[in-house]
Order: sequence, then structure tokens, then C-alpha cells
Amino acid sequence: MASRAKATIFDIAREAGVSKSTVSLVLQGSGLIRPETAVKVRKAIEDVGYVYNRGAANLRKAHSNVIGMVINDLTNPFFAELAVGMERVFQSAGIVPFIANTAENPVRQEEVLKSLMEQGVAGLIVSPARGTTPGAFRRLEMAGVPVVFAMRRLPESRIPVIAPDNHRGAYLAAAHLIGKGHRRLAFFGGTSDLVVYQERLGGFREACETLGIATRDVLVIEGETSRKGGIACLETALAMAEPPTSALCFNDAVAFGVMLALRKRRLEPGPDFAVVGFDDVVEAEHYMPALTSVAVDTAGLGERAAHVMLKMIQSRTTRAEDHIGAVNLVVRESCGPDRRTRNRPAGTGGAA
Amino acid sequence: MASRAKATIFDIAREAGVSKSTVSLVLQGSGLIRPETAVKVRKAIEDVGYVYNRGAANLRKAHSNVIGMVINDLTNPFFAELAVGMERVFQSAGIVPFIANTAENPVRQEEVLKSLMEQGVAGLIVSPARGTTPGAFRRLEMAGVPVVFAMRRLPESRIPVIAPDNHRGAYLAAAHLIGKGHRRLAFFGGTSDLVVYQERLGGFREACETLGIATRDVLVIEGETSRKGGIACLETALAMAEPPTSALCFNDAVAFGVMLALRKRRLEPGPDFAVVGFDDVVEAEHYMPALTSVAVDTAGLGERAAHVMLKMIQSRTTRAEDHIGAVNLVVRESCGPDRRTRNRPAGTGGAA
DNA sequence: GCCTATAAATGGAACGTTCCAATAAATCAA
DNA sequence: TTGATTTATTGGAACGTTCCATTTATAGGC
Repeated sequence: MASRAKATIFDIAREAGVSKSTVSLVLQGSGLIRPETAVKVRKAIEDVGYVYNRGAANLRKAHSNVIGMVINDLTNPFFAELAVGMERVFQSAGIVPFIANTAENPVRQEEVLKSLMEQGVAGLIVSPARGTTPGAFRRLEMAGVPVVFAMRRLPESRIPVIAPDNHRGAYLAAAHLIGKGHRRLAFFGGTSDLVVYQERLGGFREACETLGIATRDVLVIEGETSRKGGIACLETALAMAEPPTSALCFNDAVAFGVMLALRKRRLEPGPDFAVVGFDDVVEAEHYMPALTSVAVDTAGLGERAAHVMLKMIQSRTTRAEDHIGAVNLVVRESCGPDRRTRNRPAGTGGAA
Repeated sequence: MASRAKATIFDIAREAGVSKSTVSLVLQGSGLIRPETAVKVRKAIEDVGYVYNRGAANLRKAHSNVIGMVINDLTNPFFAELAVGMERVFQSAGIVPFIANTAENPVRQEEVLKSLMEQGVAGLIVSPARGTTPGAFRRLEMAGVPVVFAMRRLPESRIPVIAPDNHRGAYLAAAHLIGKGHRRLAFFGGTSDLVVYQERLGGFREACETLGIATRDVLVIEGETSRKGGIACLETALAMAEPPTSALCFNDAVAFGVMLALRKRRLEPGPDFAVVGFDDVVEAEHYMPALTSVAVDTAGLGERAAHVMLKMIQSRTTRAEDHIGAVNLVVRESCGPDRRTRNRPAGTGGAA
């Protein structure tokens, strides 16, 4: 039962009565070998229980066919979905991507990147951790390893980015709220160290300005991008003198938190306080009430990123064009009816 | 900008004016080299932008320090949580695990396992895909690679398993429902090809028998282990002549689906129909109503699995003891008040 | 039969490390 | 000084593949 030393191509060469070179050719599916010989070799491979040593092969080939996906938070279904989208296209290209999680920790990310480089990855798709320093990808660039950013970008970097049109999405969402009659809007969650945050907040602000909301009526509260963060945002917002009546949330997790906190105060998300999410994760549809959210086609962007990566590897380049994915607002129930048809105030005690 | 050929230890040896062997020793942190020499070498490494070639090293060492985690469904937060628990302990052991997703597809799993073996993994933690054939892990065993199953097990296999006490968890849940006065119980979701299913269903059945529920009053409906599956289960259950008044669900996703379906029929989860989940994912607490569920300490089991793996690698064995994790029922709101204090039947059109 | 062309298979060098045995340098005991 | 001991450093072989240049076998043309 205890397997002796690992079998090599020499062992199977002996078994099949051919040379190691022949075995190598069979392994690579070369058309140069006679079919009967190939059969013989393949049988020997099976008999001996040989397993190919890709490390040894890469030593010679310097082209490793492993692709890494570095994800900032695997427990966020949004990123899990992204990963799955990428996997789909890699699978049909016959390659198995390895996923690594950085848990939103730049130090961990550094380790992960180092490890992947040492492993000799052919390319990397990365959703960078919050607080990634500008130099974090220098070594990758020096080594000429193709990298693409997915969903997030770094402030100044020449690495291609695949991301949704955050500005537009936020604009649409804000316009929706304003169209429903809201005049005091908030932007909940996220922190300004994320470029995505700047983009979304930018779109939000532009909509407010364009559509005639006074600056003093737009409230911005930073916070964790989680349910917990959403709860906190709502609490501080409602504690203000003139609380907002609606909010665009940095992402769906924050929005879920906001709705939770509303419920806890016996306020009905929608009629009492309108909330819009961002990303449109699968749960959004199933929530009570169903969450209105900006859909970004996560899996589609993942697929796109994978395709770009494949093309970069194939053409041995480290450059590619950015790709900004279309977004659209999925209107469900979390914004309630038009505000102007009624007048119950949101907030702790304000009046309409 | 275009990096020339990759630097090797020879390059940095030349740069530092030492031999390749010295460089190798420095790389391994050997205490044999004079500190000043080590400093010199490390500087050269930095200057040249050297990246360690682990493939080449493994060729010599035959001990690769990469550990693979093969997960059947990364989009299920339950498994994502498991993965994160494992990562935590590997991280503190200084090793970077690679995650691969099989998407519950045995064929895909086969590819993934093959790829990981070729990569020369030191060990594998696997949550096997549904429908995995008994022979799927034969090659791993032949190669003497340590493997641990997490959460799921295969019908007959000598591979060690880390999993929660499914039988007991289901027993507790069923007992809870019966204690609340329910007399017609259902078990929703899952399929019998999963050992976990057998275990949970077994615990459920045992509780029913022991606590005096007639066999004809326990209903078992197989189904997808997803929200969708839960919806379907509830529909068929309520279509029966004498529908159950409560259900234990195979997992939380099914439970969420059941609650959704209840809402759609204007029935209140809890008062109108009691539902219990299994796994206690984070969302359970945040649902409306909050889901009563069997907590299995997912992350803890992940950590445990990782520790076992580490120990197996260290002691070069392929055997280890199974570990069955404690479970406990977390009672929240989805089972409503005691049933005997009221008497509205659940069902398609019952009235109060 | 001989020469050439094609097809199939092969040996050797290389890839970038590690590890062992060996060397060189420094220190010490006498 | 000499030999023994310790401390630092080094060259060479090996790991399991690929690829190139050859060799050997097979067939074809005359």
C-alpha cells in the first residue's frame, strides 16, 4: 500500500519499452508518434499510476498555465460570484485557476502574491484589498506577469481594469430616488480610500446637483461595507436634526443592514425610508422587502476579466484596455411608492 | 521596462560575489552563513528583483508546502466560511492554501484533483462534490498524499473526516419542534446520495420515533439544497391532504426558500408554519423572522480540519482520526410560539 | 541495388534549485 | 609550529521534464 518512490517518465519508458523522449511526446499529444506506440505508452502510464510533474516541466518550458485569482473577501457573495464567472471561462479553456483570499488585508495580500509568483503563475486576476499600497504590484510588473484588476482599481496604476460603471450606476440610483420625490438623500457606507467609493459617491453627487438637490440636503456617512456598517449609518443619520428620507448604499450588504435597522425601529423600508443597494447580489431579490439595487452583471464581468487575461497571456503582453461594464437599476420594493402621494415623515420625530 | 530573462540564484551569486550554494543557504535562512554575507546576499536579491522558483526547488525537495482546498460550492456562504476558517490556521503556519471550486460537479472535481496533484500539493482538504464516485480519490491515496474530508464524507472510504454531528443536530431540531406541540413534521430538501443527508434524516427520524410521532405523520421531501429547492418542497407539502405544520430543512438555504414561499402564500413563518434550518449561516440571524437553526461551528471545523492536515503532513501519514464536532440548536423566531396555545392549521387556505 | 525523402524514435543538454561531501579559513590546545 | 576543531563557503550531482539534433527504420524513385 505504501507507494514507493514516485514514478517518472523513465519508469514508464522502461515499462513500455520506449525511450523517455517518446513518453514525453505522448504526454504532450504530439502527432509524431505512431498510434500503436502511443497506446502502449498510455497503458503503461495507467498501470504504473504515474502522475505528471508540472513543476519539472515548467522548469524547462517557462510557461506554467496556472492562473491565480486573488480575491479580497470570499465570504462576500458578490466576490464569490465574480470568482465563479471567471472560473467558467477558464474551465472551458481547460485550465484550473487557483483562488486565494486576502481577507481585505494588504499584508496577507503581499504574501499571497509572493507565493503565487514563486509558483510561477501565468497570470493574475486581482480584486485588490483595501489599503493596497501603490507599490504592491511592482514585482509582478517587473517580472512581466500579466495582471488585471477586477471590480476595484488602484489610484494610479497602468494595470488594466474590468469594472462596472460605478459613476453611472450611482447616478441612476440617485435619480430614481429624486424622481420618487425625495429631497433629502444620504449616501451610506464605504470609505474614501477605495476608488470605487469615489466613483459611486461622485455619481451620486452629480445626480443631486443636476437634479436640483441643495448641497446641505445631501448627507454622506462613511462606514464599514457590511450589514453592521449599514446599521450604524442609519442610526447616526436618524439622530440628526433633519434626517434624510432615503439612502443610496455603497453596496447591498450595507443596504441589508439599513433595512434591518429600520425594522428594529418599527419603520418600514420603502414607505418610511427608501433604500437602494449596489451590486444586486442574488439575495437582493429575496429580501423582505425586495431590494432595489444597481445590477452590475458580476458574473459577466468575471467572464470578461478572464477573457482579457487569456488574451494577454496568449499575446504575451502585460497591457490591455480597461473595460467598463454597463449597469442598470433594478427597481423592486425597497423604495416604496412615490413620496409625493403621501406625507408620513421618516425619522425619529420629524414632520413632512 | 521589459524584464530580461528571469534572474536565478546564479545571477544573484555573481552580483553578491559568492557561490550559488551560499545564496541557496541564505534563501533558506540557514544559520551557517556569516551575518554580513547574508546581508550582502539579501541586498543583491532585492537589487536584481529575483523571484524564487519554487517549482525548481520542489524538484529537489519533494515536499511542496502548497495545500489545496477543494470546495464543492464557493457561492454557498457556508462553505466560504469553512474555507476562511481553514485559511486562518494555514496563514499562521506561514503557508498559502490554494482554493479550487468544483461547483458540485464530479467531472470538474476530477480535473481539479488532477491539476492539484500535478502541482505537487503536500495535502488536500476536500468537501467532495455530490455524486463523487468511490474511486475518485484512489490516485491520491496511491500517491500517498494526505487528504481530509470536511463536512461531507464518502460512503466507504478510509479518508479521515471532520464534520459536525449531523445526527444529533437533526435530533435536537426535531425534538424542539415536537416540544412546541407539532405533530406532523416534514424533512425538506437534500438528496439521499449524500451521506450527510442520511445522517440528518436519521436523527430526524429517530427523534420522531422516540418522541411518539406516528410514521405516517412524518413527511420526507427530497429536493435541491437551495432556496429554490426549499420553495418547491413547501409547495408540494402544502398540496397534500394532511400537510405538515413544521419542517426541518436540510440546510439554511432550503429554510430561506421555505420562508419565502410561506410569505408568498401570506403565511407567517413561525406562527403559521414552523421552520428550522441547519448550519446556522450568518444570514440566519438577520432574516425576518430570524431563523432557528442548528449551529455547527463552521469556521471551527475548518480550523480543526486544517490542524489535522498540518499534523498529517508533519508526521507523513495518510491516516488520522475522524472528528465529529459538537452542535447546538440556536432558537430564534422561525418556530413561533408554542403550538398548543393556539389552533390555526397551516395549509393552503386555513383561517385563524 | 543505391540514393533520397519521410516517418518514428532517441540521447543529451538544459531548466533552477537543494544537498552532500569537500575545501578553505579561522581558532584553539599543546 | 603543528595538528585538531570549528566556522564559512563551495563545486558537483541530482531532481523530472522538454527540446533539439541525431539516429534508425520505412518507403519511394530510379
